[in-house]
Amino acid sequence: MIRITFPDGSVKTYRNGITSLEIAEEISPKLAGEVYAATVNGVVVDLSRPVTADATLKLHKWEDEPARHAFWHSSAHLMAEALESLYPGIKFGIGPAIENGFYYDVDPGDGRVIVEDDLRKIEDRMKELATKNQPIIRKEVSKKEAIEFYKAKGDEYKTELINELEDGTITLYSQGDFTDLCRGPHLPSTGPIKAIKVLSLAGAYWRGNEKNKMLTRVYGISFPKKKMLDDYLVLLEEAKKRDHRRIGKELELFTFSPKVGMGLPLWQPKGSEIRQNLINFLTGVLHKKGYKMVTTPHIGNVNLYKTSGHFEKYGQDSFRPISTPQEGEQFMLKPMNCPHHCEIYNATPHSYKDLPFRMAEFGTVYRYEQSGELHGLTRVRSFTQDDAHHFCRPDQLREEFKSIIDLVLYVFKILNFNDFTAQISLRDPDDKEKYIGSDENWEKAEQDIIVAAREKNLETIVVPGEAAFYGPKLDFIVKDAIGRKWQLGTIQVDYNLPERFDLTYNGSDNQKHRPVMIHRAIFGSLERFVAVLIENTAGKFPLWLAPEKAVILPISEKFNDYALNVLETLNNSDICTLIDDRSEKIGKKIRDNELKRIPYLLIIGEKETADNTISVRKQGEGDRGSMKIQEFIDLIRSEISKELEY
RNA sequence: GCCGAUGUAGCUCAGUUGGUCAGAGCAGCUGAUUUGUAAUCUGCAGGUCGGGGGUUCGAAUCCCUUCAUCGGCUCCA
Repeated sequence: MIRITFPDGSVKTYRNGITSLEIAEEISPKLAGEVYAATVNGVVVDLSRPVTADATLKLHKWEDEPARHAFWHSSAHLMAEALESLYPGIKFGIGPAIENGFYYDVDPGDGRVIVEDDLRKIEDRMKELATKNQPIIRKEVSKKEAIEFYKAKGDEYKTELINELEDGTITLYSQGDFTDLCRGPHLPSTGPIKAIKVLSLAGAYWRGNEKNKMLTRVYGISFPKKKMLDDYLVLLEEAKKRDHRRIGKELELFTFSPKVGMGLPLWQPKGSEIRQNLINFLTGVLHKKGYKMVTTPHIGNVNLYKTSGHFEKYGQDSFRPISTPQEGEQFMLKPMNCPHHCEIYNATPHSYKDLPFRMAEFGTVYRYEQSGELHGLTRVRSFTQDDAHHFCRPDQLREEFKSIIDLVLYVFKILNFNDFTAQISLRDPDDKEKYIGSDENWEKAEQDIIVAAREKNLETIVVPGEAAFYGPKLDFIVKDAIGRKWQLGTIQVDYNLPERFDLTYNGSDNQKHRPVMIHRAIFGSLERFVAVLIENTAGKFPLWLAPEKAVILPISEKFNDYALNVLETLNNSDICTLIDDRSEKIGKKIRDNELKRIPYLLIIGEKETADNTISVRKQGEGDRGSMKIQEFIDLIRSEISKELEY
């Protein structure tokens, strides 16, 4: 007999070799139908694995990530089985569970292609196979056996993977006629996979390497119940309605023109208004925090970027240098502001007493992103960073870094960005060639970030290989409407550019010392930030950001003059920008989609309304009664200042 | 850049196997109406069917090419 300890601390004895699924069944048959994986002694395993010693046990229902993971991973195998029966001889890459669903990378072989019209067919076959409720069987094999199996099958991808695995750790999982190399864990059988949707196709390089062959990636998602799948698909549709590209068009915030060029956003008046509101807000904050604003040109001599190291690193893949009539003179569109800022630093001598020097600029930069990578406002070729550089003494670095964390959190809080990930992005230890600077400096910089984040009690994840080429960073990452991740704010410690630009300050010892540089952006870029803002708010911006704060609605032509009068007063108030006036449209039902997104309705000429007043209504909140124009202006002022209160 | 898909009026879309197939709704403009938040009535105007080339007696429809967009991959200073 063995003793099983449950998460609530209770202990029960079972016969040796019992499976987690059987334990679940003993507790209740209903439970057995709802669990998909188990954690035994801290390791997630198949429900069908026998437990052969005293152990702690947690059974995972759908709500637990390990359950979904096993479910979707088994679904990926099911899809592979379907693919193999539909495309005999198809070769398999990898087929993992992902955050939402699963995929399988496959090579259909000899000139065959899988196209979108085939997805239905794959889905139907999966459903057909699932109803057979085949048991999924785990088998430990030797490396030799595994390699022979896949050699016989002619699957070079799996063979390559096995070659890198250690003997004794290799397992195969089979259901029906299909066998796959896999670590597991899996469902005990394919039966629970009731609702399946094969979603999309994509190309994906084998092992993520651009030089390798491109495989076909088939994405899918599955659930234990049809209702769950339906709900998920509805959720996806709803999310698509919040897509900033869609709302941006509806609200006339920004546009793109092939004539101007791909990836070059054109801000329309209302979008510009939002952008400007953000700039004004942040500029105010920066002044209080001791930043000095600077302004630098959009181009720089190519030598500037040779000094910074950017040219060597990115010159070939960037916009080409601009040649001038002058022999040998070349300029580049600036891909970042730091080199310019370094030269501003260099323009004046600095005392240790004057540091830190905080220099900020809303700097527009230009980067040649690959055509297929452009995406609405979140990935563009021209964007404006809310960039700043802190030049400080080494002993000030940590406090300075921490104060920036505070600043980011403050701005995110004002904007209700609660759902973000703080990511410490370090150097890839296996590929140091990608980076400039000494190991010593990198060590120092990475430690600075880790310690500062810890001292701020910031919950972080650490990701090697995501650093900038000149230094490690702390990135703030948010998700868009359909779950894609985007980096917004970033704080980067840099010991390298100060050396390259020979930045110095005079110490108390009257010697020259090297300052440390912190690069930081809070929004990241206004383009990306506005995109995320649009998706977070579904276009219903807080009052202080709203491009149109009110719409004027005279109830009849008689009141047109008065409406115009109100319009003029409001426009002169410096608080109500771009007031929408519907005087000319009297008699037409106001049915603009966008109207719902304008916070205040000002009704003019209502019968109980006395002269010189307007009836004020707030969207979603109802009547505010009638008031004088000035009272309304004060109302908006106070609401905005309330929104901006910390 | 790579894999797959898409491109018809300002927007959302119809256009059956190539032969009155250049259409509808909304938006716009005309009149009428005056009713307070997703839809009042009338009339009008809007498109070389993304661009270019080809096949054909005939192309929105088939082929090639190019531009752009979408879903991913790679990349992301």
